Amino acid sequence: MNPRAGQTKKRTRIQALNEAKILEAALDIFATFGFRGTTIDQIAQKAEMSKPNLLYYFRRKEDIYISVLERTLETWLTPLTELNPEGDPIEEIGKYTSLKLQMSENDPTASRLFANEILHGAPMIEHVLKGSLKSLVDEKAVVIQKWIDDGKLTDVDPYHLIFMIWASTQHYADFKIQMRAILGEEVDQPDYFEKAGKTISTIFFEGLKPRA
Amino acid sequence: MNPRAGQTKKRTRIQALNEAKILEAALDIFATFGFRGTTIDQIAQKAEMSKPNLLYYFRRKEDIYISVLERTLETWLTPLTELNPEGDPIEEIGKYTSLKLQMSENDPTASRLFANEILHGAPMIEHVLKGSLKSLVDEKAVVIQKWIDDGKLTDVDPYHLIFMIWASTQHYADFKIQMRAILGEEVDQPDYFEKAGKTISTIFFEGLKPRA
DNA sequence: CGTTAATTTGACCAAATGGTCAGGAATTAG
DNA sequence: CTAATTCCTGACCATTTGGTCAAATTAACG
Repeated sequence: MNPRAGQTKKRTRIQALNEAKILEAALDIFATFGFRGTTIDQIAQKAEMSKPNLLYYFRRKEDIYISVLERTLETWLTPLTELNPEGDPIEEIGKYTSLKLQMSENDPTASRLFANEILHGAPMIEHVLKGSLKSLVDEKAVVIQKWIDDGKLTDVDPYHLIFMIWASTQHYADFKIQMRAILGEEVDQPDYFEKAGKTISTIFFEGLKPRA
Repeated sequence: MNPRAGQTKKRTRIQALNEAKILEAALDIFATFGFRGTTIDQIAQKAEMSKPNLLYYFRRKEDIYISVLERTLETWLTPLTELNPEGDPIEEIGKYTSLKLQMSENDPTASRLFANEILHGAPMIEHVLKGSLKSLVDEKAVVIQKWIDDGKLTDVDPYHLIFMIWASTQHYADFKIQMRAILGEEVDQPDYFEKAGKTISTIFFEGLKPRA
């Protein structure tokens, strides 16, 4: 029986294996070439199977793309979840920023996949952005505002602060090619991201105006 | 004679007009759909001419794309050029940041065009990134380092500072759809970018740690 | 082992798309 | 006004690509 039909039947061993292979391959290709820039053949080749066989597991190209997006989204939202209202503001924001930067270092494809999707108008995940993402951000914005009201943080707009954290950290995944063009192979050294983290946190916490 | 041939002949009136129409239309389409996601038909339709006629002015799709990129690049590099070594550091960086943010507001397509190109590996403009962009950034990094050595700025890595300015400001063009999903139509109000600018400059200059 | 269900594939199709071309229409130069 | 040149178009082509299908192969199960 065709695995795409009713999901009442349990997944077989081969099915689980091949679906995993496909999604892994697809993440890489989609992140590099975008949805339209990716061909099913490319994914099939990278997943080491024939195109018809791949289409046996995912009936349409779009199905693969959506699966990859959904799978990655979860990982993507987790760090913000962990922003702890009870913790020390500076420490919490520091942890969050550093976690996001780590993700740009270790899993840049995920970041690029989203950047692509959003640049193209987020046709597939608009509902997620307006749903779980919005809820989560709204919730954390309240937390940050409370910290500000308590005088523990400089007065800034919580939403724009979150955007700025995303921007600064994801930039290291999405625009790495530009950075490499400017700085050369240094960007591939292990201490590059360390330096990035230091700069980002210094600016976020201390600011550019020298403190007395 | 075909306008694509030797450029010795001067451009005719119609030629100039139609080339402009094509490039304007192409910027929009390329910025939204990327190179591979864009079809010649789309551009032709937006430019209000037939596909063969469009191809009369630009022999290949790639030619249009490169023209659009080159044309936009110039505008793109200008603001950094104006960072004045003699000026006050805080003021200069403030002006630069605010200029970049304004560009994200008034001409988001340009930003998205580059984001797309870089995300996809910058196949067409790698030489520019490694050439004029790198030179310019190297030059300005020296200026910033001098300011730091003079004790006029907190000690941060100049390159990463520049990256962070790019990230924070361009984010408002490239990820506007995400922002709209979270904040709603507010992002299209005139005071939205004002608030963004305020947040960005507060963080850059003051930092999140409250000053005594 | 034998039967049933799951998996894989080569061959194939239709639509989309980048690009060509011969010739007709409009414009410009003299 | 006329000839040369530029501009424009419909028809067309080759390739790419998403997707189908019948049939062969392999794995699972009793």
